[in-house]
Amino acid sequence: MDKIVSLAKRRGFVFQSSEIYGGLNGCWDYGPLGVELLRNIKEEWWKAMTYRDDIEGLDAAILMHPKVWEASGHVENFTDPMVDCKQCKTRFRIDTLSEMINEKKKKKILEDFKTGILNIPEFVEKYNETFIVAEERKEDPFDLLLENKELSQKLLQEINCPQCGNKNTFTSARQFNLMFKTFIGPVEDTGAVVYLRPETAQGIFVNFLNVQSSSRQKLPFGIAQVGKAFRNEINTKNFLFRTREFEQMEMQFFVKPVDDKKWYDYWKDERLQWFKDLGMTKSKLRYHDHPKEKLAHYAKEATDIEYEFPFGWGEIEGIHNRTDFDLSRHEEYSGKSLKYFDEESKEKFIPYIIETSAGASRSFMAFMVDAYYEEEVKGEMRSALKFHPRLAPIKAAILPLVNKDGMPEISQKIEIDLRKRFKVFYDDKGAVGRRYRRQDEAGTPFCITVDTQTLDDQTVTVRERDSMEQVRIQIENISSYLNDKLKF
RNA sequence: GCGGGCGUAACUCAGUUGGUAGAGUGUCAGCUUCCCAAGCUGGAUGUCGCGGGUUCAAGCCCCGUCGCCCGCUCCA
Repeated sequence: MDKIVSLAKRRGFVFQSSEIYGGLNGCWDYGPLGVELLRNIKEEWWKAMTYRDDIEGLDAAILMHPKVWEASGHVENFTDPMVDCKQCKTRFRIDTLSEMINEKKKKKILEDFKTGILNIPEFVEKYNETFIVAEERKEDPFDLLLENKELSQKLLQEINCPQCGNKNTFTSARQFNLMFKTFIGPVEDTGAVVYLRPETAQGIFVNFLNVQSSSRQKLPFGIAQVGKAFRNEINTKNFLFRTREFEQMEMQFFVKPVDDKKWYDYWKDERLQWFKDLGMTKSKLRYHDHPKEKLAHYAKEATDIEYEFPFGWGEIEGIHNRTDFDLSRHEEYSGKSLKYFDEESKEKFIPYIIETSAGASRSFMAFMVDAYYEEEVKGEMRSALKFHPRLAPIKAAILPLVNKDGMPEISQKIEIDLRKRFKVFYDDKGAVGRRYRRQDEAGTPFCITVDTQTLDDQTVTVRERDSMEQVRIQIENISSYLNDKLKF
C-alpha cells in the first residue's frame, strides 16, 4: 500500500490536500495523471449506465433543502451522541446505552446520582426540571438526563459499562454530526442551515417525477448521477478508502414493486461485470450480501461489491433494494405526491428503487492497486501500472529513438496529428529504454517510436506496455490502430 | 475517539554522547546513444511537519499540535 501511495505522489496521481500546510485529514487532491484516470473511470461508468434507452442522466445541486435530510433519515441517524468506555474501548450510542440498562437498575442509578449532586444546587434544579419535562413529553427521564450536556457526565459516572462491567470508565458524551453543516447566505443564522449532501441519491429521488415526465420514461427506468458527497467521518482511513469528501457514481432504478427481485439480480450481475470488463482481477472481486438483520433502515436486500485491497476486502459499490422507503418519505415530508401512474394496469403506486452506488474514489484506488505490477527484467526492477487502455491516463507516448536525422521532426508531426484525438505524451529526453520505463509507471499502454527505418518506409514501432513487444505499422495507420485497441 | 509506530530533498532512507545536514534514486542542462531505468560531465532543491521549552548550542532532549500508517472502535 505504501508503494502505491508513494508512486501516486511521485507520478502525479494523488497528492495530500493542503500539503504545504501540514495536510488536511482525510482529503486528497488528484494530480495530472490522477485526474485523467478518475475522469476515465467516471466516463466509462457514464457510458455504461446512460448510453441505453432506459436510463437518464442528472446533475443535482450539492446543497439541498434541509428537509430532504430529515425525510431521508440522515438528520436523525447521523447525529447521535456517543460515549466510549475507556476500559474496554466499546462505543455506545447514548440511546442504546440506556436501552441496555433495566428499569430497576436505572432507578438505583438515579438515586445514587441524586445523592451525588445534592451539594450542587443548580444541578439539583436541572435534575428536577428534567423530571417535569419528562412527565410532559412522556419520555424516560433517564434518557433526557443523558442528553443533558451538564448532567450527563455526572450520571455516566454512576453507570456500569454493559460490556465490561466497569464503573466510571465512560468518556463524556460527544455529539457526532456526520453531515457537514453550512449556511445559506452570509449571516450564520440557524434558520439558514443547510448540509453538504452525504449521498447523491436524494437529489435523484426528489427529481423522480421531473425526470420521468420530461423524458417521457415509463417504468422500469433509471436515473444516473456522478457527484461529490461529504461525510464528517469519525476517522478517515486507508488512503482514499475512507475520506471526508468523495465522489459517488449512483444510479437509481425505478421498478414496479413486483419486479424488484428481478432487477436487483440484474443490476447485481451487471455492476460486477463492469469492473471485470475494465480489467480488474476477477479473483479479487466478490459479493458481500448483507444479512437480513444488518440491513439499513431503508433496505430490503443489499449486497456490496468488494475488492481485495492490500488491507483487506473493502466495499467499492453497493447494490440495494431501497423499496418505496425514500419516495414515501419524501411524499410524507413534502406533501407532494410521488406516485407513478401505470397506463397498462391503470394503477397508481410508489415505485420500488434498486440502487447501484459506486464510489468513484474507491474504484480509482481499486483500479490503481489492481494495475500495479512489478517484475524483474534483466536484473532490473520494472514497475508498471497495467491499466485497461480505456482507463489509462495517457494513451500513447511518441518517442524519437534518437534526437537527430530528422526523427524529432517526424515524431512531432505524429504527435500533433494524434493529439487531436488522444491524450498523448511526447518525450525525447534520454535513452529510449528509460522513456519506456517512465511510461510503464504512468500506465501508458503504447509507445510509438520513430527510428531509422521510419525515414525509409514511413513505419514506426508500437511497443506494448504489458508484453514489452513491438510491432511495426504505417504512420497513417497509428490512429486506427489505437482506436482498435481502445475498443472493448 | 483510544492504543502503538512514524514524520529529514520529489521518492526511499542515513544522521554518533546535542556542536549550523548526507547517500542512493529521481529531476534538469549538455554530450553520447539505433530499442528497454546504459555511460560521461555539470547543475538545482531542505524553515529536519508545525509551535513552544531546556541549553552557550536542538534533526537529536521535553511539552503541545498537525499529518500519515497499523490495531481497536465506528462506518444510518
